[in-house]
Amino acid sequence: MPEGKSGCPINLTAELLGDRWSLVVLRDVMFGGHRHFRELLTHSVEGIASNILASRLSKLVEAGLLSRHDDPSHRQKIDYRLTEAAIELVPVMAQLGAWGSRWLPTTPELSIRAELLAAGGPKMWQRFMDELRAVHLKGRPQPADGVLAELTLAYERAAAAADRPR
Amino acid sequence: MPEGKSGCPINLTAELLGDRWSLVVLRDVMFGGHRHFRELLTHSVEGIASNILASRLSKLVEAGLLSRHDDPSHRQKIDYRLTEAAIELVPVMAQLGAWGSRWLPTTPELSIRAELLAAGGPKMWQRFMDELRAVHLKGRPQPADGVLAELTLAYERAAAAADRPR
DNA sequence: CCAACCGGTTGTAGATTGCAACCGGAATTG
DNA sequence: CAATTCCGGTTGCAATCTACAACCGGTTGG
Repeated sequence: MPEGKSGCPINLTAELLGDRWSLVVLRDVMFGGHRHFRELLTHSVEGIASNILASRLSKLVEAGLLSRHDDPSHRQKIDYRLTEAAIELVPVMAQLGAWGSRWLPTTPELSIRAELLAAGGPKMWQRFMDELRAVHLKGRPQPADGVLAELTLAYERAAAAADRPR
Repeated sequence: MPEGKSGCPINLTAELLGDRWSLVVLRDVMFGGHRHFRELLTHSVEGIASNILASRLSKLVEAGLLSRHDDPSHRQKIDYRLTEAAIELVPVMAQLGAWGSRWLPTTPELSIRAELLAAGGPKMWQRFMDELRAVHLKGRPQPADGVLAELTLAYERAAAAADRPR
């Protein structure tokens, strides 16, 4: 039996991801390329607390959205990777990001990636998902000319422009 | 200054809708056609508590996703209507519902609407949004041949089939 | 040997959620 | 007219969850 209150897809999704941090953690793994605990903790723009991050990571692993792998470079390092289920959240993230930049008081440099991804449409989402599959499911290195690189470049340019205004 | 921790669209959306009930309430107004407090309270499949419903409704009103209107049929009755911002959540809901039915243990009769809406694609989402605008923004009566009627019919058939199995 | 880094845990205070009982005014019923 | 039902909530309380800071044992590189 499902642990949920009802078998409605929106309700079950709200039970799983409907909290302050789950989506933000997934965003950082998906778009930020952060895959280790310390990296997620210190590079987080919003300043997540370590205990919350730990509890979210284990919840997402248990839910099958992240998987844990040993990192060959360091015996204690854990490599969190997106699963296929999480990768298929890309269209959700894209629509969510598009809605957020339309209706909420976002900062330009932090919303440019969402706007590019939304503008790219389903074609770009598919390319991005294929790229995430190669990196997170097959362990391939991050391509330098992929969708993520493109989004990151746009973000860095916007951030530099925001730092040095006028 | 925005009240949020960061101006990232995903973060701001998580701050606004990232809780157990906001999406569920919006779903019931959007797809269930429930627009009064008691209706939302008693028809809720998940059994939301009245204080939580009250707090979510006022939060959503303050956030500009719902608007309050007097109901001519009863002086105490309040008509909660979707705003344009909430109506533009339709693509988010569609992708979210599609993801939920793919990856979570949904019940067939409760996921059929999500599957139909996902299968209908952006064209159907636009038709649905236009219909919601007519009803919620312009106060037109609910059309008997619209997208909502179609989804509701499919749900009722599936529910009847689930009640009387084999 | 030592400092920095690894993924977390612990303790505590405050906020949020879930549940049940209850409220005064408005409409319906007999 | 009186009693009942319906209206959108509120109140009190216990349990859970969140936020913040301090801390932990093991690992690695210099």
